[in-house]
Amino acid sequence: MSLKHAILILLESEPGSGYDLVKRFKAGLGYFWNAKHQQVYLELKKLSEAGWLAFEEEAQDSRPDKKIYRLTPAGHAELLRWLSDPVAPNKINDALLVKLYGGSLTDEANLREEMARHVAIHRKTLDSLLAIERELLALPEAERLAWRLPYLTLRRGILGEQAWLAWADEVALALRSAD
Amino acid sequence: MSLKHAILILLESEPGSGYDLVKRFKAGLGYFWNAKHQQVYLELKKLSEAGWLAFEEEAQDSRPDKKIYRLTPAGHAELLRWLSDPVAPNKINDALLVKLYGGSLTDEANLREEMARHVAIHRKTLDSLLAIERELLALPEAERLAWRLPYLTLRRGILGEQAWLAWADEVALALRSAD
DNA sequence: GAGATTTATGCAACTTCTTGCATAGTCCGT
DNA sequence: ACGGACTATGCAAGAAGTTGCATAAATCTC
Repeated sequence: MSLKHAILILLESEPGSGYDLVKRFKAGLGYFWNAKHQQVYLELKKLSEAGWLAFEEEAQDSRPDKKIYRLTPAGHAELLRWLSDPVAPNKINDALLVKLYGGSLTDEANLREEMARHVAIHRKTLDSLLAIERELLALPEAERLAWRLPYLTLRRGILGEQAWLAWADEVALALRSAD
Repeated sequence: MSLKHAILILLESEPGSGYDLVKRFKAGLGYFWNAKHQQVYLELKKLSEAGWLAFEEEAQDSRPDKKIYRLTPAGHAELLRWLSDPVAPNKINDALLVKLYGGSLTDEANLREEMARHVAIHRKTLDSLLAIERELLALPEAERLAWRLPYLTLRRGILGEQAWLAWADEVALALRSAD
């Protein structure tokens, strides 16, 4: 799995607390790696126990205390090892397609509503990805270079969402014509 | 989750054994719902205990005995209930993108190799999806109508893989130019 | 004839992820 | 002044999925 390694990557570029990480997931990596806060905290604990992370408690007045995590040398080594290892191809488990596959047991209005709900979500996702792209493209050359690789992952999101929406158009057509 | 419901859908259209189901997953649903045989057998057991499936043991000579599972009325009702329920949007957890996101810690040759490996897999998947599409389109009208909805899920696979490969071209370009 | 693949089912241990709950102060709007 | 969102962390129970192992005959391949 790679929640472990996603966390290592985020903390390598900048140390932070569990709470921070959850926010950073939402802002960037979150598009292609989802994690609830409970799981992040649990992984941080495990990664510390494994010796890949170290933390200092930072007392704050007027806010709860935090634990600031950072990579240990062992954690850094593990991250490099993981990066050089082949990644298993992605596993797809898509309930919407299961539903569509067996959709002849239900009425088409139901399927159309379901599709409409998902289209709305995907459109919103695409919009926010495009907004991030505009921001990145507006950065000065030097900074943009630093975001080269994350930018490629953003492109994956954009192309993926556009393909999804193009597919949804095909589905809409097919479901309409069969009334 | 919907392994449960994927199984119900497959058995609704035709009763069968766990072994059958695994094969049917590989042939059709498998593109968008993956399951190992162990998990399928476990789910069959649970679904029987829940009263949604019933089975008869079928003795075979020259082959191990099988259990043929079929839906009970309760199973059928549950399937209809599930179909009328909204499906949660899909969760994406893609390790390749995590790796690319943090790829600046490793050398680009490594990333290019990784991408090449995945490109080969995706191309192969696309080819086999296109082959299935050709078969479906060659069917007589009446039969083709029965496969209308599964055909839409096939289209999802095709459009998705094409978009993936288009993205891979962008990545190849970006990784080459930065040597 | 030896070795691999197919048919057929399953347990056990483990990892990963989800859901529900708990605590507790601060800041912001109305 | 009250409700709601934000900051910050975590436990516990359970569902879902993976990995490794086990059995055993039949048939296909070289």
